[in-house]
Amino acid sequence: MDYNFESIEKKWQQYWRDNGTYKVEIDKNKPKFYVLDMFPYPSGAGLHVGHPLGYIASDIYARYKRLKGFNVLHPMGYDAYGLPAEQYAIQTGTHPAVTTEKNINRYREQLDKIGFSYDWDREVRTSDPSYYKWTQWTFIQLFNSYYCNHEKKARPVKELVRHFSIYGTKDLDVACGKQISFTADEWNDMTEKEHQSLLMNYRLAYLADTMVNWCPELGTVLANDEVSEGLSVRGGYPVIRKEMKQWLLRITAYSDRLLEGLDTVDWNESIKDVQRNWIGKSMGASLFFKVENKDIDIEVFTTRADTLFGVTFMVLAPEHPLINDIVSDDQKENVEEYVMWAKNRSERERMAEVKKVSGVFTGTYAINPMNGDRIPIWIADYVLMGYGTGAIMAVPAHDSRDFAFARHFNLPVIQVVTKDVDNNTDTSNWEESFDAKEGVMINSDFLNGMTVKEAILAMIKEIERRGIGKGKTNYRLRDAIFSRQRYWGEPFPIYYKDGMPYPFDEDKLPLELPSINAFKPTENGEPPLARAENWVTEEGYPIETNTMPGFAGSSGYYLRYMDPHNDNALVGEEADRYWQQVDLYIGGAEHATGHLIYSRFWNKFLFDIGVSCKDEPYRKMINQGMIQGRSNFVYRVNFEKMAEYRVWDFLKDNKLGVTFVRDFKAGRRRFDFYCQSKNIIIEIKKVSSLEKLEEAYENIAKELGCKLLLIPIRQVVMDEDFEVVKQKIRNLVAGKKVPAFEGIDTIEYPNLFVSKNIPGREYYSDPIRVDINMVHNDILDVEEFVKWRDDLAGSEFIFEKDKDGNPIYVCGWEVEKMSKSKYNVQNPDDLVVKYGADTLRFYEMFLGPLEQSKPWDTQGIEGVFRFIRKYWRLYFNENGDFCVSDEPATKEELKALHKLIKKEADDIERMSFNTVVSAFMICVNELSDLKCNKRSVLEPLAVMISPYAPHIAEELWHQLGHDDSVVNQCYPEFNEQYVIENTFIYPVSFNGKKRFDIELPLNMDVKAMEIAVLSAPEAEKWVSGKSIKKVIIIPKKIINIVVA
RNA sequence: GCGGGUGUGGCGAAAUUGGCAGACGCGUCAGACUUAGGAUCUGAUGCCGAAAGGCGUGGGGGUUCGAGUCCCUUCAUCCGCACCA
Repeated sequence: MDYNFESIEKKWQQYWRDNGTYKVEIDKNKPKFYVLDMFPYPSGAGLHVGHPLGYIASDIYARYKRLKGFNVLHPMGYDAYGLPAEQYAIQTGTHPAVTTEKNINRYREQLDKIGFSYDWDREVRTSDPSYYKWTQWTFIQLFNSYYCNHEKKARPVKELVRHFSIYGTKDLDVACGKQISFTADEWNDMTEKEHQSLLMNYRLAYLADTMVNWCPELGTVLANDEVSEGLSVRGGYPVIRKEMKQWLLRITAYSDRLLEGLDTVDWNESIKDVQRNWIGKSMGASLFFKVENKDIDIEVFTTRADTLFGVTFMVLAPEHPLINDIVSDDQKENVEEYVMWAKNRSERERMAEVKKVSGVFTGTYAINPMNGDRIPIWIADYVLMGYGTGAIMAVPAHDSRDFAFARHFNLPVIQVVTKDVDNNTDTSNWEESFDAKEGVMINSDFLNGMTVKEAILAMIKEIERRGIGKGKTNYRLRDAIFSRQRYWGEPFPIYYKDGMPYPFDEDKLPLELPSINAFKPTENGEPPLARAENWVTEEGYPIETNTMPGFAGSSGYYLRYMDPHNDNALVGEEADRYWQQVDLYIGGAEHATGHLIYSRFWNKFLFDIGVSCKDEPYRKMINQGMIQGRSNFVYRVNFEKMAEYRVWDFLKDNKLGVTFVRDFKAGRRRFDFYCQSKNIIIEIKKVSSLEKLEEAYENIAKELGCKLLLIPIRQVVMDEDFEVVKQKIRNLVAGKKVPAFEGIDTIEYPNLFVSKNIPGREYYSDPIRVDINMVHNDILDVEEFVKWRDDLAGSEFIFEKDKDGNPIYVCGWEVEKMSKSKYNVQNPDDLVVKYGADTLRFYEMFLGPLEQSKPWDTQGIEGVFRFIRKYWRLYFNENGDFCVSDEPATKEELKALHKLIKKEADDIERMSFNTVVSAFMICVNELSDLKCNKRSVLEPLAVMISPYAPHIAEELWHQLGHDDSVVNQCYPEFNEQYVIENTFIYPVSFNGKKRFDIELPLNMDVKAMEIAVLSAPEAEKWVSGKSIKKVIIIPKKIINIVVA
């Protein structure tokens, strides 16, 4: 019987479905284990080979744990709300629900073909009312909670109201937007509306006017992690800053807990670092500077309180609220102009021009509270309103940005920290500031002689003593903007009465997303939900028209899997206490600052209110690497570069030395260049510094016997006719005809494509992407390519020749992200059709370590396929009949088996999935060589292979005569005695260099071993004429003899 | 600039505690079987060398009987963050 994967896989997938093989229930007799994949957004493109990588790993782990006797929860669902379906709806009018449903079905079909062991009865979809009921419910709980800094947990707003009515803001230590103080009487005199407005300052979900990232193209705001370099992550549209009323989550209240929690989870350190960075805790001091002749104090935050005596000016952000109050009359105009200019710059410009110094003097001075010095107050956009207080004390001697600013505007620089004691404190010739937090204080009164660390503490103490400020911790983390001006998301369970928001009663949930007839914003810029008819409560109050962002539904989904059909709670207590938290979470590292931080916050809140019994949602996490695609390119001749090439021809014919320097990136200290002269081409790559470049240059010039100058590209310098040629080249570049190069810009070139290895490729560019299916082993199917791009009909191709002299067109290639637009997507379905799911599963694991990014390359899959068939053949005789013998296994057979038992278990536990595949191959090779067909070996082997290749394992398991599923078996026990040897083959080294092997009994004592080794005939050659200094014998490892 | 990772054959990679570097697989070469081969099987395959032998884990240095692994230094490269005070 041949290995017919197609029928086998179909048969068992059906069997598992029919028998509910992967259904899981609470079973208190078994230890639980929760393995979770990050659920996918079901995009229209379907799965590509990168998606299943993590899913396969988690499936193997889940199946392995099941064999080891755990009750494994392994669910899957869909992050079904999202922008693409809505964009598609705007374009085509198709309801996002329809698109999403279709995509989900496609995903499900693809997932099923790979043979995952998900319990589909537990599937969740974030867009399903029975699911988002609980997203809305959680939002209401957040709305009704505040954060108590003292207890370090969320508490009901009701308690806060009680506190206000008895004590006002006295003894209040809570997370809030602004520091406000009022008495109990004042509170009690306020109206309901004033109460509601004030409480917004404390709620964990609150409404506020905020600067947001507004993306006009998408018509919505975006969270910080949805914006990269001033462009939207999805779509790449420009993003501007804009003030809008938005819902926010007070995630900053949890900064410290989010930070501390990282120490308790088993995650990759780099992800933890990214999160620590994102939270950005920094400890320092906040202090007030008095403004001269005005009754105004400006608060600044600094981590370098030690440098207070080095302050020479002060800088405010252009958005700072006090600017109008402090600016002097004669500077008013300049300041206004600068502030306008700064405001109108896009985020992108601002980021791109980080190095450019700009600013304006306010005409006003502040007083340094420590020494009474009068310091000018400036405004500059290098100070950000969003961090700290929006104002800084500038210490140019010890901060590079302040230094650049001081030099640009000619402000004084005072050194207060020195590395060595007798440092000259004249800073006038400094080229850069001394930023390091180390050294000894000088010019600093009572701090002199202290180290920086001591001085920081001493200064904070002094600041607090004088009452001009206090020690303070600052965070980079901002509250999460929670409103989106979109249709396809969870509606807020909020209505407005008297202009103030109120939550729905919980028994009114879910508040279902209404159907609307068009999906874009309304004419007056309101979100699409404003189009919904009757979008009001029963009492007629208008309902919120924003919807929640993508991370709302994905923040608590892992809890819902525990108890997905519970109508009375997000998760029932019994289910929560049993499943606790995710034991292994597998997904991409790109969610480090998004989903993974929101989800942790969300869970901590649910923990505070008693819904979740664990403070951290994901105990252990593995981030699978990205599978990259191999993109193929054809190169087209670039006419501009061709012209340059002609220039070069001309110069060469005239025996002139020419130099082009390319890719001159001084900032990155890397220079690639080449030099062509006198028919010689010299290439020097990766020169590490400008000095070395110049040095290399001199050598070339000497060798060539001509004068060379180092000039960036497109400028050409030579030792004769310098001006003339330079002008000609200039004209050429400007598009004018030049007599010496006549013809080149008049010749009509067809589309000319050049095979990869044909010389002179540097003059070709303009690469065109090629669909991966038209390329086999880098060789392009030209006919198909031209058919595919019919606009390129009539193109000419310059071919290479293969070893038989046949013309072939070789493509260039690059490794990049797999994406539809790059034509490099590999679809798992095709591979399943060709090789079967088991081979695909094995191969994805065999590619390399799970956490590493790697280019997808289908070449190696054949080897895995070969191995699977070899494994299959162990169970069959030469006639293809199933043939397993009940005779006892031999020593060698048991040894091969038990080596694998140990190796597989050890390696899966440490997430080394790729090495397990090798171990399988070794074992199958050995058993195959031994012609082993013993039941006592092949039966456990089928169990062991089932996590990786469940279909073939199930088939063979049943052929072995079993009625139950291989999934429910026990992982075989490792028995050490089968792998124990009584001898060991020692490598024998002389001075650390291996010379020969010697087999010795393991129970031999060291003395006897030494004698045996030295008297071995091979040893003779290495010891003769030398004296033996030392003999090192490490039992079961190595023998090393030191001779001299 | 700061933080983190990576660097080993033609390629993907392995070496878990300092102990035979390159397991396993791809590719390549040679051979067998075959009308045929994009099937199967066997053998070879780090580099130099006819061999003996020498050299080899980005470079340089160190510790050690012994270093891919530990320490110092340097280069390259990828990722994340960034006028964060």
